[in-house]
Amino acid sequence: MGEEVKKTILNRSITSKDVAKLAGVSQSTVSRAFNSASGGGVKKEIREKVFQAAKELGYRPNLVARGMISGKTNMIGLVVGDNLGPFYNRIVDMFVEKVQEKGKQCLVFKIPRQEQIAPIIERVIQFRLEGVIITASAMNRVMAETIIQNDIPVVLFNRFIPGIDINMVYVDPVEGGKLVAEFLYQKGHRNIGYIQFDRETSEEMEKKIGFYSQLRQYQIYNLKEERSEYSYQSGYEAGVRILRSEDRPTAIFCTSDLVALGVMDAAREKYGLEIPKDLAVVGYDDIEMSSWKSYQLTTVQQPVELLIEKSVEIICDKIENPEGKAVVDMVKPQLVIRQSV
Amino acid sequence: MGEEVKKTILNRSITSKDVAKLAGVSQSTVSRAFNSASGGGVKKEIREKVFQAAKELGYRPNLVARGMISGKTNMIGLVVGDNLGPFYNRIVDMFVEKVQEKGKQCLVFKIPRQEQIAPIIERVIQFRLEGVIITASAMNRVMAETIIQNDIPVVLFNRFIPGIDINMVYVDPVEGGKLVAEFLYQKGHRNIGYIQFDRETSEEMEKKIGFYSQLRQYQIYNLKEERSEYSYQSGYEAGVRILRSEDRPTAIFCTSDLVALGVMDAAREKYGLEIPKDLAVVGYDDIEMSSWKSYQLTTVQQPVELLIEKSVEIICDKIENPEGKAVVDMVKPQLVIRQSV
DNA sequence: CTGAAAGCGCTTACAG
DNA sequence: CTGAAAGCGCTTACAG
Repeated sequence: MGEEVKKTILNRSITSKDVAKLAGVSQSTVSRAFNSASGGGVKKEIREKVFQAAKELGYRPNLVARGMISGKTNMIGLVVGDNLGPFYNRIVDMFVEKVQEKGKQCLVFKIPRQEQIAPIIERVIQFRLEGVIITASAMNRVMAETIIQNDIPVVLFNRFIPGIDINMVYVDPVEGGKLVAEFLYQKGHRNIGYIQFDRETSEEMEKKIGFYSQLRQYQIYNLKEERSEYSYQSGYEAGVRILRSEDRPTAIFCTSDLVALGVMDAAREKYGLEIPKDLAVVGYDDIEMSSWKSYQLTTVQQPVELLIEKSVEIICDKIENPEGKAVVDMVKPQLVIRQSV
Repeated sequence: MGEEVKKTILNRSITSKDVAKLAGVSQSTVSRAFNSASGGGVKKEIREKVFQAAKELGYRPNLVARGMISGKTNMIGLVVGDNLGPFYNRIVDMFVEKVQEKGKQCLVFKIPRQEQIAPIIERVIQFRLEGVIITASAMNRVMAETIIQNDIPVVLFNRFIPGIDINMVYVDPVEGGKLVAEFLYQKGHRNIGYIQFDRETSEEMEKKIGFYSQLRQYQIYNLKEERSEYSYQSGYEAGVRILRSEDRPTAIFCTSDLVALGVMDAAREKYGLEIPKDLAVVGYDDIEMSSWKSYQLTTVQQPVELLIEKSVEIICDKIENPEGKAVVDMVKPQLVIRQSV
């Protein structure tokens, strides 16, 4: 049975109409049977018949059509920036998983360079996503505002922007900086180096504010500064530069682990320093490599998984219930003490 | 002007109808104006008028509706497995970028465990993707076949399966294994260890075939074997085990860099061995960390970017032109010689 | 509980 | 070159 029906519709995909015909019910009923929400509205007996027919034909509801009519596309946009490195790469994977657990999928957008952002903003909106998560590395105020203007809920991931009505979930960088400053001071360090990113993001600024303000409390002012890109290699080079000086610092705080690992290797290879005996190093992010035996880097951990869960929770809430004020959720970072200090 | 129109449609998104009304043309014309393909069909003068009206209203074509009618959803599915590690995480990012360059976006699916694959297969099909790329870590024959049955082009990324009519792009693991065997033999090693994955994937088997067959040519048979999961920590432990024996191998081939790095650290820390003087180590994948100064790992490089470009190229071709035989593209791996041998 | 019908926002023959 | 109309595959009031 049904074999003839199957044949006649060979080269198109099976629709609810086909199922209706085979099951001997109306197309509306097929639709209802497949909607868990109103699915209760169909008599059990008939529902079974519909499912049987659907199975026979290999029918699957067309999510695009459903999205079209109901506005529920089941898709969340995830916008990432370039040069993610080990920290951000993990994030994409985790977001995909958490979003999928909510019965939705991630449509991923990448901003290779900030200049090319305009056409990508257009695309984000055109896909009629239910919500959009913008990660710090891709953050752009115009993008966030344009998306919101189109009535799409937005969550900024790991970026705080003051005076703007957008959902934000982030780890307090000021606190992170303070944590490191306090720790290094307590360990007796007075001659301290600081290696920050080339690009001055707000997160970067805030780490600095926290770090410097805390040290100021102890009358420590003159830090040796270096800049680095977000890479091991660039960290290595910055390490070589900062350690070249006569009055070499006894401790260095790097605003990312990747850079800190480069600095550690530079210290050991270029200057024969032992860590932590001759030099203490502290990083930021707690990437996987930091726990490796060769490094054992003391660092500031950002509770990434928690942050992602919160972001997904918030975006799903806002999809269900778009009204109400923006949520701003700040999480405290934590110091992970290993052997590098 | 147009301000009244804008107001009256406040709480819904702007459609081509709204633009048509403001521009004083038919909805068909608006549609045509926005279709680069048939866009030439609209007189320039009128097209300008349409664009002007669209701009004023903030109109953007609804890609979901377009996908519904034309079947072109502009979305490619990317299916990944669990426990990706540094090698696979990079891949997601690169795929997103390359696919985006083709004017499409990646909808990412994750298979956390193979047992839960069925509902995910359903979802992949329901989204009416234009094509699907299945990465090796998520590979499942039923999935590939089900998707193809639904007339969706599929490319298997870095996995070869014999006797099946599916597009495949992969790096020859047999060749990779041979490369390493030959290299170690030429460097004078006769007592060799081999650390493979716990899970026996086909890729894993083929590496082994290549490695062992090449060594057999030199009458080397009795290799010390260990197994490890895909992680640094697990590699470290496997390293501890394999080096414990009296007749310690002088060289170890690990089928992934992450494991090799763990082995190197185990050798140095647990047994005070110097690399490469006391022990040679070779890895597989050429992840970023392998080039770090602490490791300088000799390894087999898979031309990932090339592989991804080819995959995207093939899937786009097959979307345009679904007929024809499946493409099977095998790429040769390359040995990257650093300091660990 | 079920069916006939309208409609989501587009594309695309079909006329003119 | 342009418009009126059909239709993509669904959901969802509206009757019954």
